[in-house]
Amino acid sequence: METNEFQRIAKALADPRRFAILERIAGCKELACQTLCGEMPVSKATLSHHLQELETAGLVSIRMDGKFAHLSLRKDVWLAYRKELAKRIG
Amino acid sequence: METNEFQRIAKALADPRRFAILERIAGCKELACQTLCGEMPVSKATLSHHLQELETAGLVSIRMDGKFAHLSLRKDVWLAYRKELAKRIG
DNA sequence: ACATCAGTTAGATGGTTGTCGAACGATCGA
DNA sequence: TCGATCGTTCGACAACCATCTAACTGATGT
Repeated sequence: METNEFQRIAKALADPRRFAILERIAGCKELACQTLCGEMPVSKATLSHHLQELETAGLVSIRMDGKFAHLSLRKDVWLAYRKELAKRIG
Repeated sequence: METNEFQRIAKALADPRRFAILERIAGCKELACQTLCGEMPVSKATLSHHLQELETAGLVSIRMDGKFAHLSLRKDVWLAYRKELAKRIG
């Protein structure tokens, strides 16, 4: 895994709210963005921002269905990250 | 693992320099602070700050020998963190 | 006792970022 | 076509943070 991607993921995981979002997404196969909007106490703008961070980091993929967004965890990237942690630290 | 500790660790890992420091420490049983000082392109103050962050997060333990500090990875905490990642996300 | 060295603390600063409201673009139903 | 809804983008702001220099504390050797 490239150091750049690795660092972007580490940063993405560092914010509590963002991690909560990721955790929520990881909890099911695919999650409707609206559902998140209803559960997280943040504005649409902030949520959108966090989702883009997660997508840029490669952790989440966003599928657009008409005007609805559906989020899902990219498990391959996630596992690669965990593997890299083990490789670099122990 | 408590959420508080978990988040502190995540934050500690998010900064590239701090992660590099942790990586260096993890590379040997115990590392002299002076060695780090000689290898990392940061001031003593900054290094001290990062080490305190890592210690507060529980990732690193600092042993004082006279006026010399020796750093070591707390492997139990590290493994607990990796385990928690797997538990929370997958 | 004194100079020196290792690490900490204080204070300042510039950059990053999480957050919001508001304006916008796109899509859908009526 | 028109209004409503979903998500993005913009501009702004406050809080946080990595970093530095300088001053400090404590230990060591002479």
